[in-house]
Order: sequence, then C-alpha cells, then structure tokens
Amino acid sequence: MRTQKVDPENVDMKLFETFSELGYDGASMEVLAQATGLKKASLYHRFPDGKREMAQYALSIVEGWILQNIVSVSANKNLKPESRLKKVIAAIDELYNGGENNCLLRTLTVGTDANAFKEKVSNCFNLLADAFIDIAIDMGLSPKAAKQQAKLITPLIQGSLVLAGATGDKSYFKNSLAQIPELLAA
Amino acid sequence: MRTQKVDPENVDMKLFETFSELGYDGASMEVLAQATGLKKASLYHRFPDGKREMAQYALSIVEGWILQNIVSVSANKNLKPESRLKKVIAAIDELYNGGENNCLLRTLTVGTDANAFKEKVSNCFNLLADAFIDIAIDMGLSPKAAKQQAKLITPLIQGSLVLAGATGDKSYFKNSLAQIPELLAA
DNA sequence: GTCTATAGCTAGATAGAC
DNA sequence: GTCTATCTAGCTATAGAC
Repeated sequence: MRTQKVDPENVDMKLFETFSELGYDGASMEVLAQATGLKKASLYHRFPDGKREMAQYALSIVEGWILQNIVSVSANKNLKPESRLKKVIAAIDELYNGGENNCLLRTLTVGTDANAFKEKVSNCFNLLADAFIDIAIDMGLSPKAAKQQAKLITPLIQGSLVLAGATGDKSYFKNSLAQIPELLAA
Repeated sequence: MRTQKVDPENVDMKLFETFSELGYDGASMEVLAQATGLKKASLYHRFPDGKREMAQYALSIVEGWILQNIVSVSANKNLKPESRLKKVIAAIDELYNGGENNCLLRTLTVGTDANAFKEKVSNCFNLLADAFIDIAIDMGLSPKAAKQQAKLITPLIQGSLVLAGATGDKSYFKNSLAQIPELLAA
C-alpha cells in the first residue's frame, strides 16, 4: 500500500493523548504503536528521530493549540476583555475535558528526558501566562497586578488538573476555572 | 557484612527524592540503586515486592510527613489559626525546597502503574485539603467557604510547583504560598 | 544484609521485503 | 508508506555466595 493507512491527524491526536496520559517514559513505542494503529517501524518512518521527536511533535501541537485558542483570543481587541476571558476559559475546559485529561505540559516535565522538553514546555506556560496578563490589563488591572494574578491562574489550572486526576473529584478543576474571573477582577 | 551498609533513613530519603524527581517509570532499579548506594539485590532484600513496594513506601513517608507537619499542626487548637497557617506554609516551603523539588504525589499520578498509587495519593491530598479546611474554619470562614477555598489552595500549591519546575521561575511557588493567607481571609 | 552474576523480558531502534 | 523480523541495550527480578 502506497498511501497512509492511518489519517495523519488522528496519529497526531493519539500521540498527544498517549503522552499526556502516560508521560514520556510510560508511553512505550509499543503502546504508541497500538494507540496510533501504526506499527513501530511506521512510526519511525514518520518520526526518524524516534520517541523524542514524537513527544516534541506532540508538544508543538499543544503550542499551536495555545496560539490559536488562547493567545489569539486574548489579543483580539475587538472583543471585550470579559468575553475573551470567557472564551479562553471555555477552551481550556474543553481541552482538558472538564478535568478528565492530564496536561501534556505537566507529564513531560517528569522523567528521564525531561530536560529535552523543558524549553518548549516553558515557552507554552509563558504563552499562557502572558495571555492572562493581556486580558487582565484590559480588564483594568495594573501591569504589576495583572502579572501577579496571572502567575496565580496558570498554576491553579495545572494544579487543579493534578488534584482532579488524583482524587477523581473533578470539582477541583471546575471550581478553579470558575474562580479565574474573580482573581482578575480589578 | 552483617550490618546494613547504608543508613536506612538515608535510603528512605533517597527513594523519596529519586521517585519525586524522575517519576515511577523514570526511576529505574539501577538509578535507585545508585541513588541509595545499595546494589539492586539489596534493595530487593529490603523491598521483596520490588519497585512498586519502594514507591508505596516513599508514599507512606510523605503521608507520615503530612500527618506530622500539616495535620497535627492544623489540629493544634492551642495555637491561633493564623499561627498554625504560618507554620504549615513554612513546612510546605521547606519540603519543596522553595519550589525546587518536585512533589511525589504528582509524579506518581502519571505512568504505567499510576493506578497502584492512586488510593494513597488521593488520601494524602485529602489530608492536605482537610487541614486547610480546619484552619480556615477556625479563622472564621463558614464550613462551605472553607471547603471551597481549601479546594483552591491545594491545587495552587501543586500547580505552582509544576510551573516553577518547568519554567525555572521559583516565584510561581513563592507567590502562591504568599497568597494563601489572603485566600483564607474571612 | 550485601554482594556478583545472570535469567527472562521488554525497551527503543533498524533492515529490508513489499 | 507500511509491514515482519530482528538487533542490542536496558529493564525488573532472582539465585546463590559470602
């Protein structure tokens, strides 16, 4: 067969999901092959540099998602900042499936090759924080206060996902999202 | 040699540290052996059920630490709630070394054997949340409000450690700790 | 209680047919 | 571009000397 057996977009999504759930060390090539529906050798054909490249690629998917669903929304001055905030929060809610999904940015911070991903992960977190700063300033906060609150919100989202996943209590996530507008109130 | 070559307490600490840093899958027996200074076979002598038992043991260390440094402090009605809160925050600051250390509770939530640790991890998080609820009520919050704020604080701590580790910016952790008293203000 | 040595397996990665 | 088959290295875990 000359054509791709598996829809590339679906492969991307499966890589993202598998690394998110199991982390870098936990996502073995065999698991990744089964998740994507491709054999190991086929994965190496698409990602010659192997597992590390697959994880980097999954990270770039996240980065693109952030740019499209967070950064571009936060920078859209045609909308009221309150509306932008609402859209951003809704997007985050959907990305993490109401608190059921792990965050790839977090899972890739732990493990044998964590250093290889640190730059991209750090950049993604900075994009998120900057987006909230942007919105917060437009909502009337001083730059300093905006920065301080954004540095609370991004951790809060991350941690609520940790707690929601660990305890099974998704209200950790839901409540944290609900608290964000208050944290940015002038 | 009949006696233990390595101080057991030091072995405990090294297991805790190694699992915290690398996670379950990332902490190989070889790495654990080098970290503790014991050979692999010696580790199996102390932990007959292998790596999973070692991680469970590390978790029980954390649980004990929480009971001693958080729960018992939060329940000490001889101290003003504000003083208890201060002590608890200081203890957390020290445990995570000002934001430099990963949290074992988090690292063990991801990986191939995450389910095996879920019960203990969940229990630890509940202990932490309950301790903050306890203090919050004594500070004057309604039980409902106390619960709500505690469900913000535990995630905030966790997430700030994720961000601090990922970005290298420890102010995420420091600022989050500093924000706790305000979050519990009546 | 610690060690050396090794079993048995799975990991990531590659060769080469189709 | 996908596959089967396989390599080597590393993994968890065990056996048995001291």
